[in-house]
Parts: sequence; C-alpha cells; structure tokens
Amino acid sequence: MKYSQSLKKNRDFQTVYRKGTSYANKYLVMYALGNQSEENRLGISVSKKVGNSVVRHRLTRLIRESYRLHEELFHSGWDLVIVSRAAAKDCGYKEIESALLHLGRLHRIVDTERKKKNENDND
RNA sequence: UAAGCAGAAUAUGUAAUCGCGGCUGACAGAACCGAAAGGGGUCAGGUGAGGAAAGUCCGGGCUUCACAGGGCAGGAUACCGGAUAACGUCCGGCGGAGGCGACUCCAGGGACAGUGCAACAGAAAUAAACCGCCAGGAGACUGGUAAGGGUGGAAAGGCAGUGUAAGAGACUACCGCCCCGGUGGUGACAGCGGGGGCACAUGUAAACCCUAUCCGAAGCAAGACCGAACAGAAAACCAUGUGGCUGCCCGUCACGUUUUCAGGUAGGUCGCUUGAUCCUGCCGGCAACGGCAGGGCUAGAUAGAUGAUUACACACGACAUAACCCGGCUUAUCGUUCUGCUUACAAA
Repeated sequence: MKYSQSLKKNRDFQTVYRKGTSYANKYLVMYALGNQSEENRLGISVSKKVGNSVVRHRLTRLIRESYRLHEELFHSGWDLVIVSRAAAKDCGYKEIESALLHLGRLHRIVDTERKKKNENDND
C-alpha cells in the first residue's frame, strides 16, 4: 500500500482498542486513534468465531483490497483496526467495500466527494 | 447392456488491468531507518498451497537437555512370514465370519497363576430333581432317572441307534473335542494314521491381571549466532564531590568515570528447504519394496504472501489455506474420466 503501514504488534492493537473510538455496522467494526504521524496504520482482525481458515483469509483480503483501492479517500495520521463480524462470512467484495466506506464516514476520516491527499500526490 | 467389486488419475478454465511474498538479472551500491546487528531503492523476467495443506492419532529424521549398568512404575502392541529409517503402517499368507461371485470384514496371545463379576428369570449357575418318566407303596411318601417340558447368553458334546423298569458315552456309527505319532510347509497351519468314550467340566481378559516385545524427555515459540536496555565481575583513575565508620584528621568502604570480560531482554540474522526427493527406463521380487542408469529442482512467509475488477465458456465449481521436514492413519468432499474383474441376459 502506498501511504500506509500495517499494524503488527499486539500492544498497538490493545492501545487502539482502549483509547480509540469505535463505530460498527452489520458486517464490520472500526476502531480509530490518531497516531501523530504522516501515515495511516491498518490492522485487520478476524476472530475464529467467524469461520475456518479459508473464510478468515478471504475476509482479510477483501478488507485489505477495499482499503487499498480507496486509500486516497482516507485522511492520514490514524491507526485503524477493522474487526470482522460473524455476519460478514458470506459477503462479497462489494458489501465489504461499502461497509468500510460507511464506517469511515462515521469516523469523519473519509471524504465523500473528492480526493484529499493532494499534498502527497506531488511525488 | 444392467447390477456390482477392486484400484488409479483429476480438483473450473482462458484473456486483460490493478495489487501481494520469495527468487534471478541489470542499474545504483546512494538517500533513508537503527547505538549496533541488520533492513532498505528502481526496472525487467520468472515463480508462488492441498489431496486431504485439516484432525494432531501413531512412527521417524533434526535440535537441545539427560544418560555406567540393572530393576520398579507407567504407556503401547499382540495369528505367521516379509517390507521399511521406523510404525499401531504396508504387502503376502493362515484361521474365522459374510457374499451366487468379483471380493469384503476381524480388539485374532493366555480363563488348569491368582482375584473379581455373572442382574432378571429359573427347582438348580458350578451347582442339580420344579414338572415329567419309571419302580415300590392303599396313601402320605421313598428311591431311580438329565430322554422330554420350562427359564436363561450359558443347564455337564451333537444327532441317530442299541440298551433299560425308566434312563444315562453305559455301548455303537458319523461329526465335534482331547492326546500321541509321523508327513508337507521358513512359519501360522493343513491334511493323514492311531488312541481316549469325553475327564479339568460355563462365560467374561473392550474387568483387574499374566506372558512376550518395544519405549529417556521436550519440541523450530526446538535450537545457533549477533546484540540496545539492565543486573554482575575484574582492572585502572582519584581531578572534584556525596554518604557511612566518626564531632575533626588519616585510613577504608560504597556511590562515581573509563576500559575489558561474561550473561543476556527488546530487536535482528540463520535454522528454511537437495530430500528415507520426484520423473522415465531396465533388472530382482507374487507383492509391499529394493538396485542401477539418465534427467529435473517444483512456496519458504514470520501478524504471516494467491486477492479485486471485467469479458467469455461450461460440467456452474465441493471440502478446505503450507508454517522445520518426511512415512502412515483417520475424518471432510462437487463432480468427471480411466483400468481390471464378477454375476445375469443377449450374440457368437
């Protein structure tokens, strides 16, 4: 991903869960916390309750792909944790994509209208 | 052709665009991150999950720790021979059970080493007379009897005959069982001959147990190397200072600074894929498998890479995602194809 890192340490996940704000819809839960940097960091969590390994991997890839294709819509400087809920296990790409963008708008870190990262598009 | 039996192969495909993990080559060999170790750029090419990758149920390699030798405990296995690195796996047999057959299935050592258990029913369960039958007696009843009834998973080999008062391996034939001998086979065992009238007298070892054989423990988050932080040891420095012994001086100790050594957390690198390897051919073997020759290299991530979109095709796509590596077992599964064989019918 061009503008983002992935969130790796369990410690970082715990920080976002504890101090961040959260919104949820039918398929996903999104936690967000400002990280005082130029970049976003994205963490994806799919519980074993959702399904077996094949289902969990597919959901992780769908969420990552949705974020990648709309990366320029997100404001920068946030740690995001996306948690998949059990209802998401039969979803296709389109449903995950719209659910992700919906949660981003609730957090007010997604611009509905235009691309915003012009300062980063200079390079 | 129909019904079946055994085995094997395959596991949506094609094209385009965007994206991801290794690898190779070229150009840089910088910037940047980090104390260091180390990481890291751009472009191109090529490559990138399974038959079960699953369950983690067995067996081995590998690694670290432990280990003179022996025994106990605990666990596993249990007809015979072979294969193998090894196995509880596989192959070929034996015995038993099922099927017309191809073929399938088997928790298949020991109950004269010992202990336990066997409900209910039944007269009685390891010990026999309830009914019946026979004899005696007027009768009550006494005696004989395991052929018949009834109970039960099991009632003292089965069945037929002789025999008898009625009966009984009491006697006889056949079958079964036990013992002995020799034959074939590496062996489990098979079949042959002779003998015993059948005794210990039931079942249960998936009850404890006995016998024989095997087993050290933990696992790649193993482990090896580098190594901030942080404890430690030694040496040097007393230039200044603080505190204790002590109110002061000397002395000494601790704190202090530098260097070296050893340990080692976070972090990093390796382990990490060339192997009991795969493919083809020939040879040995009924087979599992082994030998020889030639050829191939086919993921290696470390929060964890295979996805998204579009188009087309049809059978409309099941189960399921490597995590050190192999050999098995078990379980899940949409379909398609092939090979060999059996039975029935038809044809010849």
